[in-house]
Amino acid sequence: MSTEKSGKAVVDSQEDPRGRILSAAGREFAEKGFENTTIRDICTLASVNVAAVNYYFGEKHRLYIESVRHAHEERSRQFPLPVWADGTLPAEKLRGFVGNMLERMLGFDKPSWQVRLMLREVLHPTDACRELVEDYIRPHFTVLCNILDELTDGKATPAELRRIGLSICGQCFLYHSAGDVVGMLIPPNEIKEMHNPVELANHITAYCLAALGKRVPLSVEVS
Amino acid sequence: MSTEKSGKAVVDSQEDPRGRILSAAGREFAEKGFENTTIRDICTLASVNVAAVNYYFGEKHRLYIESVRHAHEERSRQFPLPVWADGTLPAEKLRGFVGNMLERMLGFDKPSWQVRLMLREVLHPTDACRELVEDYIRPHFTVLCNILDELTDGKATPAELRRIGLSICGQCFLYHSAGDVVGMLIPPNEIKEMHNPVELANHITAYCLAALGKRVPLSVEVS
DNA sequence: CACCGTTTCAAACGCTTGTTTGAATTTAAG
DNA sequence: CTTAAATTCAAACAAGCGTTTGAAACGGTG
Repeated sequence: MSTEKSGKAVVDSQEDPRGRILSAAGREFAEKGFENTTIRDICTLASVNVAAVNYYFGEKHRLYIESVRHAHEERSRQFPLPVWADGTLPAEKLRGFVGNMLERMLGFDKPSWQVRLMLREVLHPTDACRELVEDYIRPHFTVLCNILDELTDGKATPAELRRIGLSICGQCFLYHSAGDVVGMLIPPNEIKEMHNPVELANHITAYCLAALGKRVPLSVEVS
Repeated sequence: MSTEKSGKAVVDSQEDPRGRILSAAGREFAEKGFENTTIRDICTLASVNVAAVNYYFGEKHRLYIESVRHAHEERSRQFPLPVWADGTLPAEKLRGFVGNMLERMLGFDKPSWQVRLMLREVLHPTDACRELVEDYIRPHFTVLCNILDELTDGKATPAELRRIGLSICGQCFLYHSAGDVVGMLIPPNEIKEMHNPVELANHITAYCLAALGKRVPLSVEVS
């Protein structure tokens, strides 16, 4: 039995109060957004007094900014940019990249709070967004564009590569951010069979390869 | 000069107070979301007393549900499902459909408050979502799937058609919901040239046609 | 121990929120 | 006009919020 008093769950203890607040805040903001998260909730989760957040961070808004930064820093540290063995085919890299992105965005169970917080920031940008884009999103997006460059044998312009890259991101994005609506539009058994990172990655990759002429067209399915 | 008292703008008068509240609420909810919109703001915009919203709708949550319904009903009435002349090629229908969707989602200037409210509901579903999906989204999505069915000469299964349909929606969706981040990732001049409904519809349509083998691959651009 | 800067805490403050109230005003029918 | 229902209004209410306060508890140093 640990040291918490009430029935409420508590964030990983054995840590600095500042770190506990940052972690608790990240989880709460990821779950409920900035406005719907109360400092009292965060402090309960972190097992600290309400005044602690003002002591360490000054104000709620600053805490939010810091927790977004904390989220993508932690994420970058734990999961560095993907690399591949020298001989890997571009198509294989693409499938790997997309599968990876979908795993992060959908999770085999549920996305990590770090990813959910970052995606919330993408949907509703605040002051924390610019840094998130430069330090986390752009590097990943650049990797994707480089794969596409290889795939098209350097025949496409950077602008075209970016456009195709966005098309790929858009598809992943939909399944994350509009997942509930997708679940209403698609029959349940189809969801169960197809709606997992692996199957979706196969589809999105195939769609892209076919569009680039690196695979037979989609309407002629290969099994 | 009209009848408003303060400097605040007012929703189209010459209407039922109930209608004025519904319209004002829709605009405010679309702009700021449920939690960040205050009943007082709505009532100021509608030129009614704060008590009126409770008199007509009981509670804020009910007003929200009603205003989402109001939004998609109005939208369906003003812009019925698209239809095409008999001989129209499927590829032409697809371009028309995608262009139409992008115009609604991005707007030549800015999307209407009705669309913004609906897309907010897609991102963060509430009780109003199910009806929105069944009455508005599903009919449109079905039209898209039918076009794709024509395009593939009936060779694709319904599940495949839906998957491709979602891929198309996902791309449009990204430009709407993550527009700010896209704007940070892409060079400004590229945004200016390409980031409008017409150009994006061309790209998304071409991407799809190429993937289905109904057009030369994307990496071999046709000008 | 005595001292002092740092950290924690319960309590309260001031403000905004959704909602209610009870009286005033308008509307429509007899 | 009279009357009663429907509608509008200014004011208040209770609850929740972020933030502040001032004292208590802690921790290292001499």
